[in-house]
Amino acid sequence: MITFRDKTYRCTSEIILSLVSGKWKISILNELANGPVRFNQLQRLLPEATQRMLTMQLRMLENDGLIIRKVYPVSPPKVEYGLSKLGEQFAPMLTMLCDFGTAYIESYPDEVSYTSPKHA
Amino acid sequence: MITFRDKTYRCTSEIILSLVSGKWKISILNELANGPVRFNQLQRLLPEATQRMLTMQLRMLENDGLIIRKVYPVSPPKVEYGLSKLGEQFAPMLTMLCDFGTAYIESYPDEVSYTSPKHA
DNA sequence: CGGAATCCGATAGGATACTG
DNA sequence: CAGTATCCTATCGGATTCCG
Repeated sequence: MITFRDKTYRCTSEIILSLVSGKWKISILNELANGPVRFNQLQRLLPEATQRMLTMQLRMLENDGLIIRKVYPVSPPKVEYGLSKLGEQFAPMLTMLCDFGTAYIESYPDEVSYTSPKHA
Repeated sequence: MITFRDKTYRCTSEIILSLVSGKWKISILNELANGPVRFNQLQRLLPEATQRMLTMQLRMLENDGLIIRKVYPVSPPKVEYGLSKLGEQFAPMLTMLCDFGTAYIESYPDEVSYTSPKHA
């Protein structure tokens, strides 16, 4: 058993799962992989996420050290989010998860359908 | 966007996360990796999980095709759970998640502590 | 522009008791 | 032995409003 930041886990893999579990975390990491993005940009990239949810997920990713929040002291306010070193190191794992996911749904071709994202 | 079994995802990795997200799923998969296990054995291996939770997590893993439930028509009842082919294919991914988890917490050595599991 | 505050419903998880 | 059935609590996510 491992205790990390006041939570206990039975396997270190559970820690990673907790880092990326959250409705928008994977999407955020995917977007930031292309380079730093402003909050407003992120909202347009993920139009189905509410401001509140986006903020919450970003805060968690930041607290877990996967992303970096950079505030520019200008008016109007400008905040940019980018991957940290640690966050960049997650890339191969995320790729592997995607590959397994793709292979998994191919085992059940009848139950899958692909949709283009809604644009508001 | 991908729709799979009435749920939508923005990345196939999210599907994998949903398969293994659940309080006891990783632990169950880890135990079954050593070979099939009876329900009662599993309870002793994971004494902190309630019967109800164990049953629920097993059902989900079974519905998702990762484990196989084998009922022996004997008295008293005997039910054995084992990894499916698909479940066995998850091994390298789980190993990678564990490795990343271990590497991750090593970035924060001051916030980690190791405990031996409670035995009821 | 980039949030924070409040409220509220849905789902995950837990405690306990009962059963074929 | 291997579960169900009830009930309850806590956390997650969504809708909306307000603010420096």
